[in-house]
Amino acid sequence: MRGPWWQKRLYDFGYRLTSPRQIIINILRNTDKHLSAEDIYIDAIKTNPSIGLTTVYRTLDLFSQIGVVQKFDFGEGRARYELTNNPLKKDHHHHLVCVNCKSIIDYTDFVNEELELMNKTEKALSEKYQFNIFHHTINFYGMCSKCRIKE
Amino acid sequence: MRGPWWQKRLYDFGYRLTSPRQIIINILRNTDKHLSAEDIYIDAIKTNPSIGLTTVYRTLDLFSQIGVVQKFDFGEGRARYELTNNPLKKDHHHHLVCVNCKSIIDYTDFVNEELELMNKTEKALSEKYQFNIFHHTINFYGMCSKCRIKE
DNA sequence: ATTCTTATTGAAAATGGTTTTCATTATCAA
DNA sequence: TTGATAATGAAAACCATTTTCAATAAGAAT
Repeated sequence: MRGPWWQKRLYDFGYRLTSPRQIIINILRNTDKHLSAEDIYIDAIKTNPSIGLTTVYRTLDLFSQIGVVQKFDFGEGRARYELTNNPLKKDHHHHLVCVNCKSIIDYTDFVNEELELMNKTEKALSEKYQFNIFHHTINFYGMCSKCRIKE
Repeated sequence: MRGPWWQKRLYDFGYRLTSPRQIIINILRNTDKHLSAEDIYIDAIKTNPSIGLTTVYRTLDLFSQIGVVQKFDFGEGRARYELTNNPLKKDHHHHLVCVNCKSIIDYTDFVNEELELMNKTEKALSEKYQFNIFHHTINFYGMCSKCRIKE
């Protein structure tokens, strides 16, 4: 079996490799932003105008189920997606969200300490609550410099 | 000026104290759950059947703007709300979310260590990115024991 | 290569949480 | 008590996401 890791992942779960799926992966591989389904759709139709928004939603949903992308909700009323193992992105990172303009900054400050604590916490929680933990998110909410000046 | 802290908060921001706002606060004060707007609406009309769902949304939005409630998005397609300083709740806590049944557990394990790290991180981030940070969230996502058995 | 099974797709319609509109009502300062 | 205006409720609008369904395409079997 050859091809990139996400392709293996698809086949392992019994899914097929299709053109829309390739295109969506490529879009996510080539950005360091947090794209919404619509962002991805608008980009995708540049490559293949026949792709439907429905397919974008379905693909992102599938990808997040098999761990190829991670879905985020920063409270804007729309989901945003990041490719797992994106070569353009910091490896383990978290988010700083402006509650005003919704801009998002990835940060990695104190990640080592953070990971140590999270691993410990994760272990404690999974035993205490019999939870099988997959991942965690940390978000800081505040106001960015631009928005502070304007107000 | 007398009355509870959230009432002061309302007046400080120039808002009025109304019956729907009282009722919604009382609902939030008397639960340790994470209620959705609809949950609150259903409870509110027991006290006053004329309250509209619109008002519930508006009130929750107002309250989260002035810091009386905190709005959460656990990725279910609906927001959930917690009263700030809820006497029935653990003070500083975070969430453990079942990706399957969406049940939510509040946890406080290692909060002291966590707060220490978060304060340090917050300080670093606000300087580095000129962000004015208001609060942070930590979510663990996984599968609860019930859901693991069923699958 | 060709056929066959069935996963996948795209378009349109439906869904469902949340917002907006607007005329009416209620709060509270004067 | 009154006046200014903040707040409300009902209905309609909004908008991200899902569902439906008939057509298409991927890849296994032949």
